[in-house]
Order: sequence, then structure tokens, then C-alpha cells
Amino acid sequence: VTDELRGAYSASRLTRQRREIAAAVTRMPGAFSAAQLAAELHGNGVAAGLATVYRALTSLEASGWIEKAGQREGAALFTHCAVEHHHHHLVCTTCGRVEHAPCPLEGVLAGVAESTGFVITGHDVALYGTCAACGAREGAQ
Amino acid sequence: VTDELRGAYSASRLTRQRREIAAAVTRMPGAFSAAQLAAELHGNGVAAGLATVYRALTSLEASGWIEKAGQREGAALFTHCAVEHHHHHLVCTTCGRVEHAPCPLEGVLAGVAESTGFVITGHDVALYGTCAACGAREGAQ
DNA sequence: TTGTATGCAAATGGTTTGCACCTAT
DNA sequence: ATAGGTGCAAACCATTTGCATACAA
Repeated sequence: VTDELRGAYSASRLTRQRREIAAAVTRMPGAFSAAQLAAELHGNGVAAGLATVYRALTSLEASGWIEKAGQREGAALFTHCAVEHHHHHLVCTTCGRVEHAPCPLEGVLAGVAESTGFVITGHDVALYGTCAACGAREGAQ
Repeated sequence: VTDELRGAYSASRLTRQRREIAAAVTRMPGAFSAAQLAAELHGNGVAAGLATVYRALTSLEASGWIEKAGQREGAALFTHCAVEHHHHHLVCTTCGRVEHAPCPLEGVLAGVAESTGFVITGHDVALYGTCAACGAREGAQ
């Protein structure tokens, strides 16, 4: 167990809070916000400041142990995914459950809804990069 | 011109501010935040409160005249797109220019980068909907 | 020991809202 | 005239940060 946590926090100190936070993450049934994770901890009688939760989430995301999975009411959502390869998330707006979907840039996503039983009611997609003009400008410098 | 604005604000009053705000939107070279739009207005000597800008953006988005195009430094980005059908946005992280991409759920997105000259360095995708379990539960009620 | 983590509270920053005033219709 | 729009300032809320204290190494 400790081995996995070491990797999750990538070479930092393993404190009681970080251990508890990682445990709470695995207990979350789906995508969760920092506040929800803190609530889960407090519900289990574990003391951990919100700031600490945020700092831990930042570490866990940096190591790739958890990933951002969109937003819900202005709050960032995270999810712990074992999936190694690059992928995307299907977040159930009712229960927060998360399904993994192959990256649309690498293949066809159509049919995913059918195979997972997910009914997609909406989605938010933003792709970032450099446009032709800026790419040329940078390349020229 | 007035006709287009009427549609943009869908049956509300057409005030000086709303006219100026819509005009400023068309002047933006790419994706923009509420603050950037306000700056554009103020730069042109147009008085318009930030709250008013936000309210106008909400209206414009409701009518479909503009769309959300991801986030930049915590601020929501918008873009005015003539494209009618459902699509997604490619936001240049250098200049904010926006390119339209077909929805990955409807077809293959691969090759879009090549055709637009856009180099995708990263993307943020979140799909929302109802998972099989929740869908069944709702259907049963 | 010692540098990193924690906790609290205060600061930040985008966005929203209450309310009195203004104005398109 | 009057419902809807505007401006300002205050309120909100998620997230971050400063700093003194606690603790893993």
C-alpha cells in the first residue's frame, strides 16, 4: 500500500493527512470536488484542512494518480483512474460516476454511449494548441 | 444590423450597452473573457459595467449567438461563431484565435489539426450525461 | 536536525446579486 | 407608464497563500 502512495505523491513526505486523503479518494464512487473529499474525510472523523486537501490534490494530479474530470457548479472535479493511456471522462450528472472513453482525437468515439450504457446529454470540449500563424511565428524565431 | 441583434438577445430590450457589447464581440479576434471584452469596450471609450457585460454575455449565450470556449486562467472564454451545427473549439493558447472542429462524437476528429494548421498541445474534454444505472432508475419512476 | 507539510485565517479573483436609478417600448 | 436594463458595491465561492507550528526523514 505504501508503495502505491509513494508513487501517488511522487517523492514527498507521507503524512497522516496524505495517507487519509489518498484513502478517501479511493472511496469516492466517482468524480468528486475538493469540498466533497473534505466532507468524506470529516465524515470519517478525520481532521484535514481544506487547504491541505487542495495541496494534496495538486500533488496527486501532478503524479497522474488522479485527473481532472471537468467541473460541476464552478468546482473542479477529480477522479482516480487506473487507466494508463490518454483518455477522457464521462461524468454522470446524477451520481458522479465516471466512465473512461478513448480520446476522440485518436479514434472514433461514436458508439461509446451504447457500449457503456451512458446517455450523453451534453458535453464540454475545448482543445488547446497553437494555430498555424502562431506556430509559424514561433518556428521562425 | 438591428435584426441580427434582436435575434442575438432574443426578445429583450436593445439598449446602447447591449448594442456596443455585441459590436465589441464581433471585433474580438478570437476567444475572449468577460474582462477582455470589458477592456475592449473601455478602450473604445464605451462605458459599461462589468456586471452588465456578464449579464449580456449570459443572454448572448442563451440565444446561441456566442458559445463558451473553455477557460483561461480561471476565467470563462466565449466566442462568437457563425457555425450553426454542433461543434467544438480549437483555442490558440498564444493568440486566442478560434477554429471550429466537428464534434468528435459524430465523426473522426483526426486530421483536423492538419487541415487547419493547428498544432494541438493539449485538450480538456468532459462529457456529461446519465449513466446506465441512473438512466434505468429514472426510466422506472 | 531540518526542510517539508499542516492549519488557520486572510487574500485573491471570477462571477453573481441587491437595490436604487434609468430607459426602451 | 412600466417592466426590464444598468451601475455600483457588496456578497459569494472556489482556490491560493502567508506564516507560525508540527513532524517525517
